[in-house]
Amino acid sequence: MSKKASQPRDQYSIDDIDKEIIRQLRGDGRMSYRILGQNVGLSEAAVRQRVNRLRENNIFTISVVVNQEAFGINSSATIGINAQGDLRKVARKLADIPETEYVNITAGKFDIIVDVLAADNKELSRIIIEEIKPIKEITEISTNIIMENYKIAYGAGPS
Amino acid sequence: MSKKASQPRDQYSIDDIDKEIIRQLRGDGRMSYRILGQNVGLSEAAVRQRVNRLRENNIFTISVVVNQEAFGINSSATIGINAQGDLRKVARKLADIPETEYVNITAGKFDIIVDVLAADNKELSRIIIEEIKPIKEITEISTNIIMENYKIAYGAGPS
DNA sequence: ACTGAAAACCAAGATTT
DNA sequence: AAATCTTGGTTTTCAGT
Repeated sequence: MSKKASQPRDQYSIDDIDKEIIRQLRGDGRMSYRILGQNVGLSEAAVRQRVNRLRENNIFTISVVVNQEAFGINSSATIGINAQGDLRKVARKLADIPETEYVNITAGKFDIIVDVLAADNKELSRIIIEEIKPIKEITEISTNIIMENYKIAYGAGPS
Repeated sequence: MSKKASQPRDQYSIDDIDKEIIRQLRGDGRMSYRILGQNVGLSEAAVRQRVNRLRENNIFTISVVVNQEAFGINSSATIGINAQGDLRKVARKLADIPETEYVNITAGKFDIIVDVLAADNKELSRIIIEEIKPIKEITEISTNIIMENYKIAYGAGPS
């Protein structure tokens, strides 16, 4: 028993077949392993093994992606924020607001950028006025209402 | 036999069970109908029907969500853009760049906001300099490098 | 709820690097 | 030798009645 090098946990190598699997599963995350196998040119068992490996190693998850309009979300915004004090604390507060979708600490014109999803303009307005503005560390808010979406890729990577 | 309103195509009503289904499927989009039924308190057949209905009516899709870091994405940015001329044309050009993730036409300080995912700063820089800046309608670019992500909900709605 | 059909799972064995 | 793929048989899930 040779001493095994601990398997490369932090840099998992993804080959072309894995990429093709991801591409397939993007269209239908519940596609059967048999069909998936056909589509990528492997046996059913082989793709299952790969998918399991990829999921276990956290390369991807299979999840629901909600169609916001159908869900009654008709008013969204990307909001740039500047703040003083502990940015992480502010980011956490923003993340705790249920209607925030995407919260990042950034370097650039803004300290934090937040995406907010709301049912309508009234609700969006409420969230900004009642939830965001009162966070006292915030010094500046720049709201950009989303008018038309041209692309959304959900982390599927360059396609 | 009351005259059934033809099914509300544009305002599909989603009840609490549907929401619970979405919550469950968020964690594991391939969860079996049996387990899903148990978890939401419905028979296997009933949840299957619901899931099918929801998918057919485009309330949600089940898809792969890639863990960007594991995928070698270590440099991302949210970029605010101002432009003259046809914004839609510009948005389309931006959407055509493989590394853009999220492209919206907005009203506010910026005309268009784009999220870009790149392997590293060098690639990010290349995309901005070689792909985005050359779009001639663009008059201003404000790049915000994403330093830390605090929340990402993938359209799963208020949670 | 029942049932035939499909899909998922498992354990070795074969193959490739 | 290790990792990945295939095959064949079994169990579970699916979808329609």
